[in-house]
Amino acid sequence: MLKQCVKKKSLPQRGQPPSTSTVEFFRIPASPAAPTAPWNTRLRELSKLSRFPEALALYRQMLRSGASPNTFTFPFALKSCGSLSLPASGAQLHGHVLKAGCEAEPFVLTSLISMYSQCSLIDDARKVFDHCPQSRHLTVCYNALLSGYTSNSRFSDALSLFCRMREMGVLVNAVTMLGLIPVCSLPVHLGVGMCLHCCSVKLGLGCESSVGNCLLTMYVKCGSVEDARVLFDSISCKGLITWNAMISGYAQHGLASHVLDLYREMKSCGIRPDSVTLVGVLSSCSHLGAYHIGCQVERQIELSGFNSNPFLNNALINMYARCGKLAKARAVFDAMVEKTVVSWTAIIGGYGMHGQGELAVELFEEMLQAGIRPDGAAFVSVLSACSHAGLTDEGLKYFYAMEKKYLLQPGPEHYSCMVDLLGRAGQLQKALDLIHTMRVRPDGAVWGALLGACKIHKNVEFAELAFERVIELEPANIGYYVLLSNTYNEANNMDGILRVRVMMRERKLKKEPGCSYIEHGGKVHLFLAGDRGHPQTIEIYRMLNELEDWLKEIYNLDKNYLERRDDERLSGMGVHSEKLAIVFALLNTKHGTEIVVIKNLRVCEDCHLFMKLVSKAVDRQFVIRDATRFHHFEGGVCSCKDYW
DNA sequence: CTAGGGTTAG
Repeated sequence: MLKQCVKKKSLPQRGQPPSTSTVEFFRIPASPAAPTAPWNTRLRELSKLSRFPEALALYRQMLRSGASPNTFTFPFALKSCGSLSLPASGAQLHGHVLKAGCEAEPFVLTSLISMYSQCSLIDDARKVFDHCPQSRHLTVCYNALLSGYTSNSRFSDALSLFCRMREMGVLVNAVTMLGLIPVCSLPVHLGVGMCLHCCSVKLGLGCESSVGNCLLTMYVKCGSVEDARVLFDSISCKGLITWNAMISGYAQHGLASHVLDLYREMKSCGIRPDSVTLVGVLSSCSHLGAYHIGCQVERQIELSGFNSNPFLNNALINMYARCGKLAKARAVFDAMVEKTVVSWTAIIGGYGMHGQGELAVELFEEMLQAGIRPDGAAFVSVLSACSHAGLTDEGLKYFYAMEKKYLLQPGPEHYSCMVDLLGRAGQLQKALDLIHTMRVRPDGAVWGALLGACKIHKNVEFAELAFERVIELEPANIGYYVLLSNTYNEANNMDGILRVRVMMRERKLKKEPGCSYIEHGGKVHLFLAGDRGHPQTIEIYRMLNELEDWLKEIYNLDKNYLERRDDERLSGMGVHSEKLAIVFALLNTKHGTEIVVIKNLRVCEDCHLFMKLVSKAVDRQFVIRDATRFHHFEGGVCSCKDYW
């Protein structure tokens, strides 16, 4: 019944005018004198507001009304087709352009070129360009085609067009460079990117702030953060976007403490951060576990009225989750009006990393119910949640559904989750079989996951096999040598341990230094083992010695602890970073406040003992958090529900 | 034609 109604309404009889009242209402008398200008004005407005579907509807209405589109109509209609990626409508519009005879108008010409580029029909864009002799002399046409090549990742075409442009003596402006520079956003293209940098300077465009910002981002995307920083320092008039580009650049490369330093510097220069700045800062807080700075940022978000920005809310969910505040993460998530797949991924990942696999799975199902299509990242978060919580069957179910139901090709990151899942469940052979069925080449993480499982289950045979593979792919990754060595240790295989040591020495690999840090006064204070760089170094070491002497007396510290302590000092390794951070906190925080120390690697037993005794002796609460694994050690006991 | 942004294991 419903079907019939719909059919009757939407399909008017052939040859008869549509009978809906809206069309009649807007109808303009069909005569050659029907004015075009009012339509154009409205069309331009809608296009400027990015209301493209409405703009196209208006264009159709305009045609029906009998008004004829002109030079000032087509650009906005074409832009709408391009933005919505509607190649068929775009081609139809092209027909209208030809009929109206305004293909040679520069504004129309560039709009046609960019429409085809946005619809991924870059060759059609080129045809338009070649077909019109006008375009050979117009900077805007080259610019349109250049940015078309860039957005369709046609590296060499973009460059040869640029060369041709220069040969023809066409004026190169800032927009040309902005269209061209982003083709060099892969490390392999860094050399060309540097040439473009020189080129910009030679052409007198080096002082254009937009070009500078664009180059800065190019260096970041090429993985050359140092070069980006050099450029950043050389820019004399840094605008908000310049600061944001550098801050996001550091954030994307995980240089979280650099982000926080730069953020402070930016504020002290009197630049007001906007939502883009805060996204970068929040993501760095997540990486560091810098909860208090994260909270400050949230207040700033409220003050600035950015509460409903989805990028910021997603970053907030992640920050709270990684700082162990799941309830807060959930509150932000629940308050979001428009939850994207990224929001769901963040909250699912949050529950997953804290061992709450059942909740993560429930949320994933809720997401599906809400009609959100999961992407590759969403599957990574649910699969890893399953593996941490021991939900082997659920994990397998999702892995198969991913390919069969959602038609997503699993990448190496999904396989490494699955190997982890099977491996933790003790099914090492199945995990190995799965690796052999992979259609993509397994990466280090896949073999690494198998190696990790071998350590849990003390399986030397499989561990040696996995190690051999993983080391081909990542020969300098110390973590894998340590894992193999630990596996031998669990199996009481001393020969194995020695072999790993020899291997590490031959390859000149040293265990990476641990570091610990503490948030204090809106700053992150970082300590390496034996660090002497902190301004309070002298006080810290003096107090540490006093403390240890005192602990020795009142608690009878065991001999081994003291021997190891002297060892660490004499061998040049230096005092463990946890101790430095703990003493720093004692010196600088009020009695009664909890001290949160964050560690990048596992906390050693002696430091645990030290913390426990200090906690008792001076009556202070400590939490040591492992920032890489989200283990929560409270009072020396691992409170994490995960069964790592 | 036009510079900066969120989620993902080990």
